[in-house]
Amino acid sequence: MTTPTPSAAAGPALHSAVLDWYSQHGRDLPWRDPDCTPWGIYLSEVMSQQTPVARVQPVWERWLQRWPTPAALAADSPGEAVRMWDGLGYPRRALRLWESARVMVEQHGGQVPRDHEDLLALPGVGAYTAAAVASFAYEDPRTVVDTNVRRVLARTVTGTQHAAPALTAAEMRLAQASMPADRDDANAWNAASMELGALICTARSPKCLECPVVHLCAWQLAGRPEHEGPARRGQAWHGTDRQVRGRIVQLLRESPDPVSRGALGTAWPDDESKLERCLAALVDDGLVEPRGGDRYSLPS
DNA sequence: TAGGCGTGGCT
DNA sequence: TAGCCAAGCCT
Repeated sequence: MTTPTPSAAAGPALHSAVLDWYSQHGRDLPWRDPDCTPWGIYLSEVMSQQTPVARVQPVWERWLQRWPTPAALAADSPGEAVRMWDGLGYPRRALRLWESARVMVEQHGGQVPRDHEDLLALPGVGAYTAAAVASFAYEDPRTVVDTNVRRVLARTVTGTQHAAPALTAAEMRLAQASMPADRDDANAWNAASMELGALICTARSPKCLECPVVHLCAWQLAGRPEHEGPARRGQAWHGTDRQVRGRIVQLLRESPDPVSRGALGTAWPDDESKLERCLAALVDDGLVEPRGGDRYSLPS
């Protein structure tokens, strides 16, 4: 089966403009420090999945201070990882981080693996994170495709306001075809195109007046056409299982000791069956551990 | 492959 | 104000 080549891709002019912009305007994030370890970079990538940088940074500092290596984290309890996760959201990421630290100790000599396939095999690591760690920690220029890159390419190359709701094969091919040939440029492009999407080419109100590539942006040249097709539906929140789960885990995070079933009931007083279902699901997920005596805690 | 999975800041 | 949105992953 043949894979069609994209009719257009980011070229040298786009590359150099974005790379120049990044060298001047890229944020001075601690995990971009040349002395940052692969473990520090790995932590930053997982924490940043669906969570803004501003909230990640203080938690990242605390994690790295307490657990400077994969072995240090693996030697602690998964519950402590969930507790230290604080309010970053999606606490299963903390659990998978702990599990992946154990895999690093048992299978990779206590190091973040270099090999792309080994990275992809870690729990909680998908296509984006594997490529990002390979590129940013080990200068292995994999194609990094996150929501920022997708939006930047959708606008500058494809000429549409938004990328598709979910990553498509065509987008992946476009991103691969858009990588600079030079290895160092490719790694810098991965960071720079993400950064442009995060700071300038934003989803809601893009700062086109400040954009370094506004003069060659396909969406701009087409007159900034409005998004066509069905409106993207946001996630429901109030009254969902996720809200209830969040409250239960928050109660357990804030308590140094196991919490009684009765006390957990305050997480959702109006619907006992919903609370019971969410608690059971959390236990099933490994985020909550029954301790006997009708008490519960984070996993030990 | 569409939907579940947290949290909080911004407009 | 009430959505919208944020460096995704997993099933």
